[in-house]
Formats: sequence, structure tokens, C-alpha cells
Amino acid sequence: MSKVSFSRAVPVLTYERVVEQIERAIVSGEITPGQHLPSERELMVQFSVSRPTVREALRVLQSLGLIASKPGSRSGPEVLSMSSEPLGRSFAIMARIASLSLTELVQFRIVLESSACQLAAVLRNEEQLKKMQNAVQRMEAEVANGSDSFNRADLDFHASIWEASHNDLLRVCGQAVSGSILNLMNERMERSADTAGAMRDSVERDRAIYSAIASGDSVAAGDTARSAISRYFAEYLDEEGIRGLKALAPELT
Amino acid sequence: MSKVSFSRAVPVLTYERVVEQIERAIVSGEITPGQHLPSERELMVQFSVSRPTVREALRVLQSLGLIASKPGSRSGPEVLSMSSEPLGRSFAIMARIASLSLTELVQFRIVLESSACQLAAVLRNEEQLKKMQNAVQRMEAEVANGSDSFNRADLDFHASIWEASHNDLLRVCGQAVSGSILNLMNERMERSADTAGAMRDSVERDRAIYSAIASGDSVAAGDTARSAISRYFAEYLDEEGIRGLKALAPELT
DNA sequence: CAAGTAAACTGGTCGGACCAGTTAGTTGCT
DNA sequence: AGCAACTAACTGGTCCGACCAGTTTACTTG
Repeated sequence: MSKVSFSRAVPVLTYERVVEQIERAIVSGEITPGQHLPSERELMVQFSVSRPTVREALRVLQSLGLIASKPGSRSGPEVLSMSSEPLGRSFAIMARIASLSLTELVQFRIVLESSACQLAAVLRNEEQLKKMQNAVQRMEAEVANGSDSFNRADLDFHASIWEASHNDLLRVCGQAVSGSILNLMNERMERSADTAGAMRDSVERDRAIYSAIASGDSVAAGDTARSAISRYFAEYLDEEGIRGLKALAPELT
Repeated sequence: MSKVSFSRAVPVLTYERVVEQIERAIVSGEITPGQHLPSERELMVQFSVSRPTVREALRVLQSLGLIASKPGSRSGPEVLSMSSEPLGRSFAIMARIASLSLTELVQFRIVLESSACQLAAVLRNEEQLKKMQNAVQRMEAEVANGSDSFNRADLDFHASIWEASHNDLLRVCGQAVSGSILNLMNERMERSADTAGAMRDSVERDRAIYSAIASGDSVAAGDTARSAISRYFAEYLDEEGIRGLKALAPELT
């Protein structure tokens, strides 16, 4: 009684097979970032397909963030190293199209960012700690100078946390979802933030997170970050969202 | 002293502008999933570009998971509803190309899966609970019947947890990273699992997680999942990975 | 009126062509 | 001989026109 499981008999498109072959060559390390693919005209003879087909395949690979084409370049399309851009784009699309609720986004961010703080508390080095401290101080100084430079300092602070977590996956996803939340909130409501009071609250929260990370207490860092973010977003969530939040951050009660 | 900030003067590619316009129309809800775009020949007159240009744009949108083209369809490319596939693809690519370490992947999975368990403990309904129980029982029954059907039951169990978390973002990312871990481990080492003993351990772990979720205790559910996954992967991680794990799962000590 | 067929579409692929930009090799000048 | 300017070759971006195989629609025919 051998269980045979047939797979969908999908028609094979020519350009897809070109994509497959090149993608395999890249992810397998056969071609490494920085190297160059053959030119389109060279590829069309190697694959025995027409140039439009080659170009459609290259466009797909480009939208996956795997390669970049530059006209005039004598050396053909360049193989890129990782970039968070296509992932961020997917996140943004999902957030907007996929009926992804603000609740889900906020929960996701809480999970990622508090975990990053836990990791950072243990893995951060002096240089990264210095960056965080510097960013917090700049936030403090910029409270009076309008929201633009303040927000930049705020972003720098969070970026240094991601960096200190030593986990690129956390960083990329966290930053992507943070951006999506900003977009979603910007279009849903007037940003009630940007007032001096809200800025001072932000500084206080970030300072608390910084202290916990600096002390090396991962539990405290996680708890502080969790409750800070939770409290910040709680007012925007519905009842079920609040219940979920309490499950993620029991220390809120 | 007004701060002007110039943006990169990127040359505007024709097909990119077509992508932009269609993408905007889709994410803004102007065209909803299930509806159809005009045919390629119709699009080329609307955009005043040639068909190759239209096709390159459609290929990009297709690789983003936004549309699907089917030859012969009288109604043009269909606008799709969300799918996790492009996101999963991005994850897989990042995992393999981006020098993403197993440590990072495992940390990420622990964070997502334990959080899903916390949420599921509070938000799960009876039907989802039933699914989990059913899956665990099937795992138990299939221990003797080879790894194939056992793994299927295992996957079903985790899938029902994701479902019960009521957070699609967690689910998509969690499943994507789980797949990447499997791939990475499969090619790095012989799968030492699949033995009856390893299967029984899995059953025991999943049963513990199930009990915690069923009891509605989110803290216990999170702790159980965290330590279960951590213990499972600990042997594969390096020293820094272990330190990070301890930061994420203090109850391990 | 029903069944079958033919015409009018669809997307997939191909070949050839032109343009603007970059680059490398060559030429010409000092 | 060394260096600068120029030219020719090649790159990707865009376009045109054409053909094929498949599906859908509408018409013709029994």
C-alpha cells in the first residue's frame, strides 16, 4: 500500500524555467553576490530562448531582490547580496491588501521588538550601547525642535536595538512591520502624537528600555519593551486585540 | 536654515511606472481581489506602451503575488487575494542567501511559535482545540507507521496552533521560517530524527503544549513551547546562539 | 431548438530593430 | 614614451509585428 501523491500538473512556462535555473544558481552559491550574470543576449543563447523571455525572467529575479540590471554595464546583471527591501514590500502589501488588522500588526511588532530587547540585553557590546545612549540623548534634546529630527533620533534608537540583537531576521521583519504600522495609522487617523507631551513620554519609555538593556537583565528588558509598546498602542485596539495583548504581556494585567 | 533632503535621482523605467499604477490601484482597493485587469493588448493602449513593457510589469506583479495570468482567459489577469507564498519565498531566499545563521532562524521561530501559543491559549475556540487534540492523537497512532504520515500529523498540529492564534502575520512568518529551518537542516546533516524515540519525544512535547493551551494559561503555554523548541534545537547551535536562547527563554536556565 | 462548429479573442513566445548610455580599445597628440 | 581624446563595440530599455495554442463566445447547421 504505497501512498502515491500526485502534484498539481502545472503547465511549465518557459520564462519560469529560466527563473528557476538562475535562482538555483544564486541560492546554491554557484554565483555569489557581487558577481555578474551573462548579458541578456548571452543568456538567450545559453537558454535557447528569445530575449523577451530572458527579460521577463530577469524582471522576476529583480523583483525578488536577487539581481540588478544597469544599462550600459559591460558585465551584465549583478547578483545582489541580501536586502530587506523585497521582504518589506511583501509585508506592506500584505498589510494593506490582506485585511491584516492593526491588532495583528501591533501584536507582531510587540513580539519582535521585545524579543530583540531580550537578545540585546545579553548580546549588546559597548559600541551599540553607546549608540543607544546617544540616540536617547538626541531625542531629549530635539523635543523642542519639532517632530522631524525627533523622529529621526527615535528611529536611530530602535535601529541600534535591532543591531544589538544580532539577528537580521528580527531586524528586517521588525522594521518592515513598524513601517506598515506607521502607514496604516497615518491614513486612518490624524497623528495625535508629535506633541511635546507625547514626545516626552516616548523619551521616558525609550530611556527605560535602554536602562534595562544596559543592565544586561534580559527579562527586565523584554518586560519593559512589551509594556511600553502595549500601552502605546492599546487605545487603538479592539476588545479582542486587548485580550491578545494581555496574553502576550501578562505583566500588564 | 530649512533642511532640504534630496532623494536618489533614480531613472524612471517605463515598466516600473506601469507596475506602480497597477499596484496602487490594487492596494488602494480600487480593484478588489477576484476582479480582472484589462487584457495585455488593452493595457498597452491605456498606458501607451508596447506589449513587452506591459508584460514585464505584469510579471513583476505576478511575482509579488498580486495577480495571476491564465492563457485563454477572456477576462484578463485576475487580481488575487493575499497569499503567503511570495512572503515565504522571500524568507526562503533570505535564509539561504543572506548568510542567515541557523541561530537566527531558530531564535525567530521560538519567538513566533511561543507567542502564537500564548495567543492561542486565550483566543482558541472549541473547534480549533479539537483539531489540535485530533492531530496529537494521530501523531501518537502514526509513530509506528513511518515518518511520512507522522510528519503530516505534526504539521497539522502546528497549523492548528497558528490558526488559533488569530494572527495571520504570525502564521505566515512562522510557517515560512519553519520550512527554511527544515531545508537548512536537511542539507546540513543527516536527519537524525525519524526514529521512534524522537517521534515519541515530539508527541510528548506537543501534548504538553496542547494541555497548556487547553487550560487557557497563556504564560504556561508560552513557557512550554519556548522550552520545548529550545531544547529541541539547542544541540545545533553555537555558544552565542545558546546565550541568545537563554535570553529568550529564561525559564531554561 | 439543440448540438456542434468556427471565429474572435486570450496569453506565451519569437525575431528583428532602434536608441541612449557605458566601456574598452585605439588613435593621435605632446 | 606617456597621456589624453576619440571611436567602436556592447549593454540594457523599448518598440513593432508576427505566430501559436488554448479558451470562450456566438453563430450556423442539422
